[in-house]
Order: sequence, then structure tokens, then C-alpha cells
Amino acid sequence: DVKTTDWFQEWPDSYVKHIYSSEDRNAQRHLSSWAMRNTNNHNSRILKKSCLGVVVCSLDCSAEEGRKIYLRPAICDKARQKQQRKRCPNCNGPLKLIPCRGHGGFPVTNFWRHDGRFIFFQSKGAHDHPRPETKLEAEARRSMQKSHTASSSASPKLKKSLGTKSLTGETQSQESLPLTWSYQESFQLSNSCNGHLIDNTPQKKPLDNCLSLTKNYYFGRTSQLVEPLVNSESTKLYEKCKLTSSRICTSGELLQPSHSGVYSDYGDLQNWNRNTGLGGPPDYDNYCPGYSFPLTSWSCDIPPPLSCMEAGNQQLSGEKSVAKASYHPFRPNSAVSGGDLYEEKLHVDFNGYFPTSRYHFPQEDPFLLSYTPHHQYSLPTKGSKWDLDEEVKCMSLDHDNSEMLLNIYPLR
DNA sequence: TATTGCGGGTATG
DNA sequence: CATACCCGCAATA
Repeated sequence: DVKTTDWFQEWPDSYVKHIYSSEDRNAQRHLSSWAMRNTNNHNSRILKKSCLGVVVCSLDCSAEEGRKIYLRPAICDKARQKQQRKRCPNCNGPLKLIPCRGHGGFPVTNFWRHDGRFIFFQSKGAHDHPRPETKLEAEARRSMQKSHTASSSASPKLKKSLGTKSLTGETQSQESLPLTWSYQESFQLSNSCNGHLIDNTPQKKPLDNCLSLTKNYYFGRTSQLVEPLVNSESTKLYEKCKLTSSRICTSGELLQPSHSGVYSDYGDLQNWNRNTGLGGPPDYDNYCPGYSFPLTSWSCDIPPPLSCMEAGNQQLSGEKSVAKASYHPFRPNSAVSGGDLYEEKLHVDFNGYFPTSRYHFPQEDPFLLSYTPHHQYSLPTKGSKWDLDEEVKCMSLDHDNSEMLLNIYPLR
């Protein structure tokens, strides 16, 4: 009875549920821009992942224009320990891992379940820390550091004049180093709910000395518009986006209770209450967890002036120019969700700043134009159940997207 | 070298 | 029994 699937949510937060198409490459890979590590729940049907938080500068330094350092914790334990021995790319101070305690004091957990044509997702807990770099940004930063190290070692004089050697061997200089940490820009507005930081600093560094990286990216546009009150296009996008984006569900349990009865490392409503000490799940029906404007049935992953990936992804019905306007030059962008693999050229500023990229617009994606569900699904559907009442209640589509979805899913 | 998923195992309440 | 988390392995990127 699934009426429609959601566009992939890059930053799922709070207690949300999504249904993705099994064709969705991001969903297939259980991706998130939060740094999520696998957690053993002793249930092979349901994949559980928990949030690692964010790595910050322990000196709380600020880069230019007040930006903060929010590095992506390495997923691998060993790599993470190594990472924490490294130094802040901005001030060379020690780094510190801020653990996620958004789910009753424990890390936010994400659950993934494959069932036939769909991939069911559920998030539990609201991240109580800033967003880390995306995977893409972290990779770009690593590449740049590597390149920079290589180029520095090739020219010792330059190295000596510009760099300060970090403990980990990277040559660093505030003048010359690429600083590609994640910016908690305007989309982290909340101090009251999730503790997100405020940083509306516009970014406007010229891009030169670009390094082109060719890589396959799956995430859609994560564009963050930096001039929220000025950019009317983004507001339009948001208005559109909020009608079509994720659903917030306030009760019920998405995940099928354990069949085995031995392990079920996922909560239910009862546990939810118990863990959070709340009378029930947070009331996101009327207010967005992070932002102080009313909600109806839609989620507000996207604050009004911003268009994150979801917004871009809604541009499938012919608003190319708007989609372009929503593209944030400093966020790596890529595939439309639902989507397919996009090969992008990631342009990285060696003089010091932000990665950007070129991308194909959704309209150009042959995948979207020729969708035909034909895969065989191997995972059992027996006994699998989704909280469809809630799903239906929460769903809403605008006209354009309804049309689009009809095109994509003509049989439903 | 890091990511991802799996699963055995332990600890705690 | 539910939950969290540690660890190592294997496949993959």
C-alpha cells in the first residue's frame, strides 16, 4: 500500500520515517551525511546504524568569518582514533569528538530495512550536535591535504616558508591550506531544540587553483543558500520543498518486531518513551524540531530560506532555472536522489576553501526518464510491516510532483 | 587506507 | 530480555 516513495534524505533528523525506492542508490547504500557507523543489532533483516557525532576543534577556534570546524568523524574505529590525534586544520589545536547523545543520551540511530520494492528507513533521536562535513567534503579535504602534502614535499622551500608541520605529517598553513570543513551555515538555526549552531556567514571565496576530482557521487544537491532573506528563489524552493519532503510521524513503530525474539536492537514506542523520559515522541506535528515555524504534515529538514538536497530533487518537473539558482557553490552537489550515480567533477580550491562541483540536472538523468521497476527482490516480505497509517497521514504531494511520480510509477 | 555490513561476543539494567 | 557497544572479518571503494 505504499503510495509513493520519498526522495532520499541526506540529513535525516529527529524521529522520522521514510520509504525509499529500492532503486535509490543512496538508500541501497544506507547512506547519510551524518557520520553513522554500523551497530550490531543481531537482526540481519534490519540494519542499525548509530551516529558518531562530530569532530570539532577543542580550542573552539574560528576560521574566517567566524566559521567553525566540523570535521566528519571517521567511521572505522581505528581511523577515528587516528583522526583524533590529528590537529585542527585551522589552528592546529587538538581535535575533539563530540559524541551524539540525541536519543535519550545515546547516539541517534538509523534503521534500514529492505522489503520488496522499497527500503524503509527510520531515524530515532534528534542530533544534538552540528552537522559534520559530508562524506564528499571529507573526501575532498583529504584529497586536498594529500595533494598539498605532495606538492609541498616537492618544493621544500615553499613548505618551509608557508607550512607548519602537524603531528600527523601534513604540512599546514593557515594561508595556504585548504580548509574544507563543513560550515554550519544557515540551515542550523536551532539552539533551542537540537543545539545546532548558528552561522549564517556567507561564503564568497573565489575559486582558483582548482583541482578537479572525478568521482562518483550519489548524494543530491545539498545546497545551502547563503543569503536566505535575499534569495527569493530559494524561498520558493522551500515552499515547494516543504510540500513534498519527508514525513514526520509521531507514533507507531515502523520496524517489524523481531521475528526471532532473540534480538531486536531497535526500539519501539515504549522504549522510546522510556529512553527519552518524554511522555511520547516529540511533538513534531506542529513545530519543526529545529525551527520555529509551524509545520503541518511535512518535515522541515529544510529551513525556509534553504534548499538542501531535497529541494533540488524536487525540481524534476521543469524548473531548471530554479534548480540552478538553488545550487550552492560551496556545497558538493550531485545526484538527484532517487537517483542514480552521477559522475561529477569536484572542483576544489587549493587556495583554501570550498569544494564545489558540476552536476547534471535531474532532467538530464536518463535513469529518471526511463524508470522501470524490474528488479527481483530477495528479502522476505513475510511479516514485514510498515506503519502505513502514519505514512498515509503524513504524505502530501504537490501537483508537479504528483505528475512526476505518476510518470515514474505508472503502475501505482 | 577507509568504508560498509555482518555477526560473535560482552556488559548493563 | 532489550539495548549498547566492542571486536574482527571480508568485501569493496
